[in-house]
Amino acid sequence: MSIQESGEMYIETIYILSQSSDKVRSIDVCERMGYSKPSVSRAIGILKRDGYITVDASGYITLTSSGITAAERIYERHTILTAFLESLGVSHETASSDACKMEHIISDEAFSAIKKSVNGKN
Amino acid sequence: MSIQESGEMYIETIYILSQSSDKVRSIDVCERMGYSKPSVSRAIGILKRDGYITVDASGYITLTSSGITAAERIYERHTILTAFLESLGVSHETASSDACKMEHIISDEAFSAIKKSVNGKN
DNA sequence: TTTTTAAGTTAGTCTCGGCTAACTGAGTAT
DNA sequence: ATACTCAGTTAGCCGAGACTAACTTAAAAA
Repeated sequence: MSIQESGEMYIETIYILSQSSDKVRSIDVCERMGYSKPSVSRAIGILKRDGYITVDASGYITLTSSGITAAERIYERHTILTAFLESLGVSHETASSDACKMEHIISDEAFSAIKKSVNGKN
Repeated sequence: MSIQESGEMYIETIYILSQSSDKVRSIDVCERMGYSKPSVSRAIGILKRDGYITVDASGYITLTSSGITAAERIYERHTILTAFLESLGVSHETASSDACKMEHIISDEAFSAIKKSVNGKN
């Protein structure tokens, strides 16, 4: 099964948590996302099954190379879309929360057009 | 219950169909959206229960004033977002299909910023 | 008039992605 | 040594929003 929208959120969260602490556990994902332990436990199981993460005996989560690829893709979308909305005068709070929803649904074509526009290339 | 994302799509579809033919039935919504009759039947029941549409004895669907308000809001979002993406060089096809997803999730703040930008006000 | 077709409904299934309750098992503290 | 706490899992529920199969009913066609 291909990655779902909620899976992208979990991967992005793991990616962000990995940047500030090298030990990421399910419970950290729970706290960051505000979801219950069983919800996160199931999501982690799916990401593991689908090869996006590995989980060691101590419960520490690591992104695989395909997990990193997916995370970087979605994280870039998040940052570019946030910057883009802010450039139109949207507050940082709103820009970030809207970007969080848009990042999963926007096409590659539209995203690269927006990215070009943010980078002042048009 | 407040209107859901799928409810917005149904209302928008009824609104668009109403513009080209004054008699809109469930079956027209089925064909336009590519959904089965039972799916549309249930959605229509919910929109009726929630006061967005009325359905007469012959099965013809009419938007109520709150239905029209909701439809105009989402339809404006659709057209502005499509125009906006096209202005960045995105093809009409992609712009329209991305707009169709974005229209339901974007905040009022971000939408009005985009609208201003499309109208050349910044 | 009888049959067929078209539109809509009812009943029940499925997936996704949340949830609670309750259990396990390991590490810490008393 | 016993008890507690913390992390994670299992089992099962729920709502949203699709689906198919099968029924009803009214209009059109034969």
